This record gives sequence, C-alpha cells and structure tokens, in this order.
Amino acid sequence: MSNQEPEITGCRATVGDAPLDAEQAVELAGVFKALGDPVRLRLLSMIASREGGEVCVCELTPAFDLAQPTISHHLKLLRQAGLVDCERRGTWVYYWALPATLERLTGFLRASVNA
Amino acid sequence: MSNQEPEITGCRATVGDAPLDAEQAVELAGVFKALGDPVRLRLLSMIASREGGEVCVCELTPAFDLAQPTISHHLKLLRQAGLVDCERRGTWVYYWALPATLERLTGFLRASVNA
DNA sequence: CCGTTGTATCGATGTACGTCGATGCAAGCT
DNA sequence: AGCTTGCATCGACGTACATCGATACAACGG
Repeated sequence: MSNQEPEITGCRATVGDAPLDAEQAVELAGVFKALGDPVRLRLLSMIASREGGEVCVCELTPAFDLAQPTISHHLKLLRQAGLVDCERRGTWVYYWALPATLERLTGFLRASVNA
Repeated sequence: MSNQEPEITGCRATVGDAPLDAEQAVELAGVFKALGDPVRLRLLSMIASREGGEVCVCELTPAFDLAQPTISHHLKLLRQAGLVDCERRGTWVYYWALPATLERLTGFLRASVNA
C-alpha cells in the first residue's frame, strides 16, 4: 500500500521552453506510459471524477470485462507512477488520485501549446 | 509524409468531470503511449521548444546515442499519434509540433487537478 | 475457528515494442 | 550517369507488457 517508486524530482519541465534533459525525460515518460493504456486511463478517470475523491476497488473491478488480477495489476502501475494512492479500511481498499503528478504532466504539456 | 492515423473525434474528455468511455480511452491512451518513451518525449520537446517551430531531422538524430533508424522510428510514432507532422524540403526533412493534440491531453488532465 | 469474500501476488503465455544492421529511395553534386 | 548524403522502411532479435488462472493474504461472519 501507499506510494512506491517515483518521488519525482520536483521541477517544472515543459515541452515548449527548453528541451528536456535525459533524466527528466525518463521520469516523465514513466508517468505518460502509465497513462498509455485504455484500462488505466479509464481507471484513473473513474477515480479522479468521483465526488469525495475515493473509490472502492470493489466498484472498479466489475466495470471492466477483465479478470480481477488484471485490474489489480493496472492499479498497481498507477500507484507506482504516483498517479493514485490507496488505503485499506476494513474489508475494502479505497483509491484516490494524486493531483501533484497530474499537474506535472500538464505543466510539461502546456508550454508547447504556445510554442 | 503528413499525418497518418488518428483524426481524434473532437471532444473534450477530462479526468475529473466524468469517467471516460471505452472508445475515448483508446484514442487518448494511444497519444499518451506515444509520450511514454524518454526518447520520444525528448524529441517532442526538442521540436516544440524550437523557435520558428521547425527542426531538421539532421539536428535531431545526432542528439541521441541511438542509430538513425531508431530515431526515424520514434518520429514515425509521434507522427502517427498526431503529435507532430513533417515535410521534406530539398535534401532535408523538417518536423513541427501539432498543438491541437497536446491541447486535448491537457484538457483531459486539467480537470482532475481540481477534482 | 472455519468458511467466505475482497484484494494482491505469482507464474505462465502471447503479443507489442525498442533497437539495430541492411537496404531502399530521394535529392544534390561533380 | 555515377557518387554521396539524408532519411525512411524492412526484417530480426531481445525485452517488456497485458492478460489470465491459481494461489496467498486480510478481514469479517457464522
């Protein structure tokens, strides 16, 4: 449970301002890769769009035509990317989005729109 | 040359507002996947950050410790994702960024920050 | 305590992807 | 024409990834 890998070095990288150095590119690409799957994108969307900010896994799993371990695996990747975190409360596990990571992505993308 | 696959159905999908439907998720995930590689991210960054908006491939290729076909391959994936386009002018090929696709990504991500 | 339910992990399998050398093609030069 | 240079495509190879069934673990209920 709780966050795992990334702990991304805090700095605003942008597409438009200056070319990314190799290290930042690896970190950012890891997050984008986590979003590069339709199932994970829908999972994140379901989690982030929820009023209250939390969703029970028991609500996420049946929303897809996939086996339970597959959903669990995708949730793990979202966790490792720093996009969501979770907590067990009694029988169920609840997930919520971590806006900081999403902000890093928008910060990177935004600058290119004006470039 | 010129754009290839996506022609993404124009509509603003967001993480925060409502869960993505399956079809939109596939389209968006395809673009995110294109950004899910450090080399492609740096390529896009180099292209988008360029004053004038265009970069010659002859300038991109030597910036990496990779074979020329590899860079060409990554540029092709960026093209297929609708993130860049290119044109041959004489001997050289020039690439530029397509802001519309990037805007679609920021539009999707932005809403979750407030959620 | 034992069965049941919710979730994560493990191991296997097929497919997708990053990388490369070899080759092809286009444009300029001599 | 022939040579050279810039870039794309092809085919092959190794690795990473999405998916699954089986299993393990955690919490609750009888």
